Amino acid sequence: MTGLRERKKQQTHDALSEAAIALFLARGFDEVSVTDIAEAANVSKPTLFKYFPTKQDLVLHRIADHRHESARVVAAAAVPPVRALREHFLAGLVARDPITGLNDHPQVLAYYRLVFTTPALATRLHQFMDDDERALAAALGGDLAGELLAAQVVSVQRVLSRRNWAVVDAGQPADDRYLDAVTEAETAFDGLPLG
Amino acid sequence: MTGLRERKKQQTHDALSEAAIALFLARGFDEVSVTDIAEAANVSKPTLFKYFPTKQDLVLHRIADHRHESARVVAAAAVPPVRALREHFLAGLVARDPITGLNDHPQVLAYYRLVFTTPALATRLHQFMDDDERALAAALGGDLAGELLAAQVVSVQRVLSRRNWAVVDAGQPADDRYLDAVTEAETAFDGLPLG
DNA sequence: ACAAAAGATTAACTCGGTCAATCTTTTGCC
DNA sequence: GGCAAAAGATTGACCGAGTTAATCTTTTGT
Repeated sequence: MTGLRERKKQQTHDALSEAAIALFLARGFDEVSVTDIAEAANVSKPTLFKYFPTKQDLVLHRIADHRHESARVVAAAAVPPVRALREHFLAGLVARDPITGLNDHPQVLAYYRLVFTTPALATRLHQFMDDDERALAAALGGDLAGELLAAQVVSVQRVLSRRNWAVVDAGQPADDRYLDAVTEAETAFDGLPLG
Repeated sequence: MTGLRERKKQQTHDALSEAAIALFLARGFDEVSVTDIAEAANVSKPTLFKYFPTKQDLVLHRIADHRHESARVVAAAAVPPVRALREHFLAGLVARDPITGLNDHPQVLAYYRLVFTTPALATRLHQFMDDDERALAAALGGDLAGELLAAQVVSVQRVLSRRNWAVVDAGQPADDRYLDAVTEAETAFDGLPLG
């Protein structure tokens, strides 16, 4: 029950992820091979792929952990979906949740810079957002309106967080950006139907 | 000037694309190697990759040829952007343009079934739509409103054409689907700002 | 006809990802 | 507490996509 095995598994998982991100940040995603990472974490290559299905997931598993968050928010909400999602995003801004882009910790910025400027990572990130969209569409009912709304919500989240990240990464403190971020988020969500 | 060389190039290009699609349709995208395709077209593997940068592009170059179409429509239009895009999509429905999903030719259906049910192809298709979105955002002005509108237009196009394809692929003739397709398109575009 | 350039070919290579077989560890049972 | 069996981890060998450099063929302008 305690899981000595689980602890070792967790250790290996973390060792791989940390070694990978450190190497990627230092030398760039494409300049580091999975063999390098496996060596750095003292495991073999097949073992690495048992922990992370793709090289990209060594970086993105942190974000992937938030999978289907929008769908869950809608399912758990007592208010209309768009309103719940809007409030959830605004709460993320207040909390400086990295997923909103409004976080200026150097490590977080470097992490997102890696993700956004590496095509392979940006592509896989988009796949995750697609999953999110599908789950959200299902939570909103599988009809045309639900599909459209899901697609547009995900688009809004993506555009807003990318903009916030760009501004903060350019040097503006998150606290300075906050008010504009709120205004932009409200504008964007107001443009959605059933707002 | 006549370009005997160009003709041969075109020939090789078409031979590769047609061999690839025929093999993919017969055996599935993942069950055919690029070596198989190169052999079928009587060229070497590096030559294949000089014509098509990736295996996926052997299939998707047809769609990729329509790149930045939305941006071009907006740039060339004399009416407001959303209106121009709406009319362009409706004209596509009338013309049974495969990109709208409203085309029931067996070859077209099989082609899109291949694209939509093969993860690697769907992913690369999404990359193309991302390019489209960026170009459209630029054509609409690089500001927040432009970025949001571009993202939502691309989402609408994607959702509409996927729905049309799904219905037609399930067996409904394109002509029977037409009226619903128009209604859904109008509904979707009406939900966009500045409609 | 010929020189120069453009393109194709070959072989060898890198890298991401998978598989089958082997070995280690945990756990359920006596 | 020890032990068999199953679950899981490890390894080396392997496959396919895509690249590179050197060589060879073909087209084209003169």
